[in-house]
Amino acid sequence: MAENTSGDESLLFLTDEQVRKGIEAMFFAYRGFTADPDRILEDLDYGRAHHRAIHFIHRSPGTTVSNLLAILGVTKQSLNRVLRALIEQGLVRIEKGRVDQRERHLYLTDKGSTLERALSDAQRARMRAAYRAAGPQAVQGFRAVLEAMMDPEQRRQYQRLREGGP
Amino acid sequence: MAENTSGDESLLFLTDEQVRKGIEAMFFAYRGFTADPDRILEDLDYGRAHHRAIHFIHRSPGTTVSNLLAILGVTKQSLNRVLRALIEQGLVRIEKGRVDQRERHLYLTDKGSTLERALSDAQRARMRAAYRAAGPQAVQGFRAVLEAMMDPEQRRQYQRLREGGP
DNA sequence: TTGGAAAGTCAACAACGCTGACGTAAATTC
DNA sequence: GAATTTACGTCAGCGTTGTTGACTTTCCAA
Repeated sequence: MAENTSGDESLLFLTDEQVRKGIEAMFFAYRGFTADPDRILEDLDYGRAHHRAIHFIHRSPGTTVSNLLAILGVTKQSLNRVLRALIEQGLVRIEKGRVDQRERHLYLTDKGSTLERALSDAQRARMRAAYRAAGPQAVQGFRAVLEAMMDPEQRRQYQRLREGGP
Repeated sequence: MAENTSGDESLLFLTDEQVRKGIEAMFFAYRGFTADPDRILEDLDYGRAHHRAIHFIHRSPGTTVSNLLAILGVTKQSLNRVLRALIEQGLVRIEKGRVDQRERHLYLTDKGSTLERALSDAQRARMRAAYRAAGPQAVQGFRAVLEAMMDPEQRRQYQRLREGGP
């Protein structure tokens, strides 16, 4: 890890090669990031799409289908296929909107919550270990760069979720 | 790495919710990370798999098929489909090994290099902007956390690339 | 009451993963 | 020199997850 430099020049003189390493780090790290949940899901015949739906329903209980569509950035046909499987298998339940009855509000069932817990325990364990290995300052930098890397619309979604905590 | 102890509570007291935000940041940022190359590839009827192959062939000219398999972590059938398209369309050329003639060494053609340049210019521009927005210290933290998040095998691959060659 | 938003569905398709089986050429081992 | 292993290519088939397009049902709101 030793090819830099004394201090702040590292920003001004970031070579293409150095930036490229950041790109490769994203590529390899994302594989690690998804590896543990993937192993759990495999046994249950679910995939990442199911994981993402479960994650964000857990995160925002009662969210609507269209809200979930906006967060996940997929088509409703694609989401619907996933959601149907989760509902049929009793992980997610639906509640018709009381104010606007066209809307479907989504909730995890107990069974769904159990899976969510297993998935996020695994993923958080790795994230936590990485944080610990890298140190507290690194964590802030990590989040700052990721946030800056998002599209404005994605950042908006992200920050909406963030509200309610540091 | 800066493992400073004067702010360590932030590590010790990281709540599940705080770690979860890191997870969501990865999710949203990865979308941004791939968005620009995806737009370019779309017009050319290529996908991310082609991008990855092109990236690593550029990175390690003359690399073999089996080396590329190890880096990308896919099956040879999957890689072969991608590679065949790239060769047919004149972006990649193959050279039989001179020492070991079973090996196929892979190189970008001029046409391939042109596309590689376009793709990585786009991706680097975003990465560079994120770095600039987040600041030099953040960049180090970003890389440190990502590296710690990788599987050991992935980290090995990553570090082999960092050392300036195959 | 009618226009349009929200949700759901059917059909078809593409990218890109996977497994399994088989073939060929070259290197290595016995 | 024969047998085995390695590196690569290919055929066939399948699953997940994304896409468009077209259509219906339900329901709010003007």
